[in-house]
Amino acid sequence: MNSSSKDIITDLQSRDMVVQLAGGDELKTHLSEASRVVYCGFDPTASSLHIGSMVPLLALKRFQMAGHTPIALVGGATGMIGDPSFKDSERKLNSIDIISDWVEQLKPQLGQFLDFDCGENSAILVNNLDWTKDYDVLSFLRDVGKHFSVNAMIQKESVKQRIDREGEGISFTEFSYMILQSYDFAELNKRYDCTVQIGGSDQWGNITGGIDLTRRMNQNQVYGATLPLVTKADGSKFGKTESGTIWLDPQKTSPYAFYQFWLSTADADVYKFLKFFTFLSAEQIDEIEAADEASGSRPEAQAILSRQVTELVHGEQGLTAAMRISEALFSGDIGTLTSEDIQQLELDGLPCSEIASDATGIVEVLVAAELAKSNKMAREFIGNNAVSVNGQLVDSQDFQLSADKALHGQYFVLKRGKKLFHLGKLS
RNA sequence: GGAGGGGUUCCCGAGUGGCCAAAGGGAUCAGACUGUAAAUCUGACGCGCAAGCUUCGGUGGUUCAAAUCCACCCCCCUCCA
Repeated sequence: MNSSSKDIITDLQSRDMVVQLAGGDELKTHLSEASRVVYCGFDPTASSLHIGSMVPLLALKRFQMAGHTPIALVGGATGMIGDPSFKDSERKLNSIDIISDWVEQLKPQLGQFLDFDCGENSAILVNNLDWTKDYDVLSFLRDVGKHFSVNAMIQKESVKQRIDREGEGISFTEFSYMILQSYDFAELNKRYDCTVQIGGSDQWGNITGGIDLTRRMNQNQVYGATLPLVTKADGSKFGKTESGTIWLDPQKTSPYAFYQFWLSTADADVYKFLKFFTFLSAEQIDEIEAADEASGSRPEAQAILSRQVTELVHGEQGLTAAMRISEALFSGDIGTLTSEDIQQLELDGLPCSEIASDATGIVEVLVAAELAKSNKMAREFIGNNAVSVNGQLVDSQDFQLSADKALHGQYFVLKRGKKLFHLGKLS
């Protein structure tokens, strides 16, 4: 590997993935000269990472591919405090049991994208609880706290709204978060000679805090870079759908739902997402964009994006299953599916439930399948011609899912709206 | 500890005795149009087929009638000490 390929920053910049650099050209030189150690932290705020975390996580992978050593840090300690950066209100603390459970669930997810067995630059997984849990308060305040100026801390943009804004405040606990994260950087610098921290652009304040602290405690110059927070052109929140957050855990978001999420990306966002979420080169992505523009018809980019990302997260099998379901539901004739096809769909992760033989009215089935949240809604959907069963539009609220209408005597493919499906099985 | 300002349906935010299931905006959902896109338009948006029922931090009370008045309690914010 030649030295210039280690200058990952230029590569990231070509993908529009660098928001701020602490150190600027010096950082580029630093990375070009040798294999460095780079870290990014992930706090346990849920039992799984969601797709928003993929940008920094994949960035770590990009650093590794460029020859650097990535450290994925799971925030067993910081997760107990809660990062106030750009949050508009104080959050509830989660119990220690829950957090430690989440930490354990996050570890394999963080590991899945990185290579832990590739010789010199094998990835490292750490938990910041390891170096904080036995640190006593007085020592911490004397050794670490003394390096921080409250005057400077309250100037940080990330907490400004919490300090200035009428109606909201910030607890000392959350305010201290920055100190903990800064200490992580100093500690990793000491333990692993880690010299670069990356994170979302909301982490700028915490990263620069760590740079300052490392210089003061270890007399070492370290660097940082922030990545964009993913936004959508229409201003709505990225990573959420009607059914909630898109998680990486297949138990929480099926590969099929995951695939569908990417497939429905807006044109205005899709090329940007290809840059953020795939390993296709910037040139390849530009080519796709040019080809789509030239074709004048439906773009190919969404299909490429959804395949790339689904395979990355759920593997080849997950992708195949997701595509199989999508094919059956959106382009096939549902009525012609074989019994084996349907069983496969169930295995592939199509939402599925049993229909009791004494509860086959369409309204109650829709509610039971969670395709409608109340009887009233179910009736409204039927009235809007938004419901179909086995490909047939339901035009009456009295429709019965009786055995004689079932596919192969027991299956009903329920559809509500344009893209919400559920498999009902007569019991 | 003192003074003041708040807690309304998913979110923001009106409402200060009946006309309030509660304005307006956002989000969300459905339909039309499309490309399983965006934009736009239409409709829905506490529960119930309906009669009606349950909501406005909590608990009691006043009243024919309360989100609106009273008492106590809980929580948040600002300033003072």
